[in-house]
Amino acid sequence: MLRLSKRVEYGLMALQYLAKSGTVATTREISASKNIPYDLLAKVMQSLKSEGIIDSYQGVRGGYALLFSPESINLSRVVKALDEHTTITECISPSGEHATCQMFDTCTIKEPMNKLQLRMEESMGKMTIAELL
Amino acid sequence: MLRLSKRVEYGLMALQYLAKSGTVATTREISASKNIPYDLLAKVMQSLKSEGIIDSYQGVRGGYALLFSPESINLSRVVKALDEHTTITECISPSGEHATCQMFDTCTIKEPMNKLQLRMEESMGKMTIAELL
DNA sequence: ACAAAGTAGGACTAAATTAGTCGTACTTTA
DNA sequence: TAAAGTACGACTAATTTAGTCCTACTTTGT
Repeated sequence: MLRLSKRVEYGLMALQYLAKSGTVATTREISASKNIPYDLLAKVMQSLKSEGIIDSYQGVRGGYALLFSPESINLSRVVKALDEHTTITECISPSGEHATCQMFDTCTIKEPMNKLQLRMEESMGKMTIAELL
Repeated sequence: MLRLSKRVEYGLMALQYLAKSGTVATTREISASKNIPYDLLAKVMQSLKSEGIIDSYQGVRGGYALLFSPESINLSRVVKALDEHTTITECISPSGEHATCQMFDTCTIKEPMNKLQLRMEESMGKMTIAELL
């Protein structure tokens, strides 16, 4: 499967919304506008916040807003904030926890997969929220 | 999720094996050598065959062999042969069956996702089985 | 001729992942 | 102080992927 999760889809739509509005918008507002399940979007927004992509304002006039210009938020970062599995294979772990994969010893495609991973990340890294506008 | 399926992993390992051996190899042999569940690998091989990447020989001295040089088999093709979902999102369908996606109307990221899809495919298309050797 | 070693492939079960829901607590402004 | 927000953990449901089982067909060597 090479499909983006709904979390990422929703996140991108929300970021696009924030970029377009250029100001603070609430989860409720985005959810209604884009037809995204509220609870799910709420968590997505929280993840985007804890990754430092957006900022939150609580209270009655609260909501979320972009923390950077659309040009400086790339998709690779968004995916990393929202997806569980960011790596193409199990053996490619950012933190070096290779031991997880059962086939670590017999596997003979680790290095090429690593190379591919980098290229894919590069592809995503080159695209920014600005390109969604 | 941006993770390759086991089918693809196994398929790549098998293609690497075939490329290395340069001749006919059986599913049993590859399965044992790489520690891949036999039944699953068998289906992967069948898929690779029906996609025209490898050829099969039945009977007692049978097995599978590459149909092309390793340099001319790219990963994009392998993924397409082995994965259910080849597209980054539901709305990107090779055959134009957009109607599947519930959000088709409200969705505002279709075109950029299409662009991303093409770039990812390009990344995979540039890598060949020869790079696994 | 026939048995062994293969591929071919459908149907099914189990496991893992993702999507989505629910409930409750905390925060701020009008 | 109430309304409108964010924050977040726990849970359930749905979907997808992985893996297994079983039976049939094909070819080569003896």
